[in-house]
Amino acid sequence: MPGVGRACERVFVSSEPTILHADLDAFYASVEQRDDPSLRGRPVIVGGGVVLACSYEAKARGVRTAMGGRMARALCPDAVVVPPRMEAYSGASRAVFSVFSSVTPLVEPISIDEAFLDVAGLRRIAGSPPEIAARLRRAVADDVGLPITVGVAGTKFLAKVASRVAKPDGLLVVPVGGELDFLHPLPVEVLWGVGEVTSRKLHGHGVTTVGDLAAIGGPTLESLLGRAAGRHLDALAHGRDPRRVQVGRRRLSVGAQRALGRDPISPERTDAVLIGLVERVTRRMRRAGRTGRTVTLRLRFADFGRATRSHTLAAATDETDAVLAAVRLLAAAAGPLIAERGLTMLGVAVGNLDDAGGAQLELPFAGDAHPHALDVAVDDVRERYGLSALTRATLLGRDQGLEMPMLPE
DNA sequence: TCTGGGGTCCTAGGACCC
DNA sequence: TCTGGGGTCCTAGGACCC
Repeated sequence: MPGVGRACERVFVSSEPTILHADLDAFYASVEQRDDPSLRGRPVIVGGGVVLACSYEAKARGVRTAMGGRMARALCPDAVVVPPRMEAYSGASRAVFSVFSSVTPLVEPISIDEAFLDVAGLRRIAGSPPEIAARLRRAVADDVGLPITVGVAGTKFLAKVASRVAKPDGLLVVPVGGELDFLHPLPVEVLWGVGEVTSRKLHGHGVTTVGDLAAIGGPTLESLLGRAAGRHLDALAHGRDPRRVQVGRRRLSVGAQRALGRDPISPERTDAVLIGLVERVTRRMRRAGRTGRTVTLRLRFADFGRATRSHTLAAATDETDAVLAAVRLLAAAAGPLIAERGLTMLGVAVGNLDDAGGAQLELPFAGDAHPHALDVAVDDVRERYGLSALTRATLLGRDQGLEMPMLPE
């Protein structure tokens, strides 16, 4: 019965996990160990005042990202502390993303060291998703010299959890049908959207594992956490996550901030810092070809409280003077607040971003893709830009680069 | 141990318009 | 006369993520 085999094969193929979450291990610290062999095998901390990243040798001693430098050194006195080299990290990131793009055009960057890849439809030319994932890990190790962990699953969220569980330098596949067995024993903190506050609330209601959370039900969760968060977590806990891998997502805001220390700060110095921040932000906007309308001033105070003040301009701009004028108005209005609470951080962000210089369509990739992957990408672009008439040919005729979110300069 | 810089998304009230 | 509902935009704050 030849038909039976074919049918079975089709079912298997359509239900295999095809989303990869690729996540570099201890990224900044791994770049440092790659570039300086004397650091290999030793605890490495990147950053001085706070820990920006640390090697697994340092993690084993209890050092964590965002920890104060003093505590980190207390936990791990023999750690090598190195200043961050952002240029080296962006270079390494670009090299890794170029490996990603050689695997599939359907790459969604999440941050400087992390991305989702959709490998559906690549079986005939590239093998099964686990094979692709294994090859991807080897390529990143061989070509860029960095360890990377890959999670493979049927949804983005599960792929992400899989990579987290498999770290460091691992590969984990969550088989279709085995999602809940994998997910339910894990602590609720693996869910995207459960941070400190939500975690405390959930623990207060006896919820410590994803399975516990799945059992209490959507309505209870919504009353506890609000509508959006409740629904979101209920869906994730049941393995439901319909989000597709999105190519060419654009940034929604551009910002810069600067810590000021705890000493009182003069109005002149405040203004000088604001000028510097606005220049940095608008320069990055011009380089990215973006303009924006909503200017936000972010403040942090000596008591660790925060405040924001924002103003929306009549027209989008990328000009330093226009943004600076708005920022100065906001800062003047916030003057009493600043005088009262003591300023320790200043930030400027521009949101409501538009494309500068007219409607330039951002297409996801050059036209050398596998046909099936291309169709998926065409659908994606159609949906996102509302272009029902867009065809593969249109897409193939265009050539442009992917704008990577959150890459430092 | 009190700490960096870059982001995203959600909520909620008020203004304003139809 | 003072009473409806719905939608969008703006502003501010909070939680969360890497």
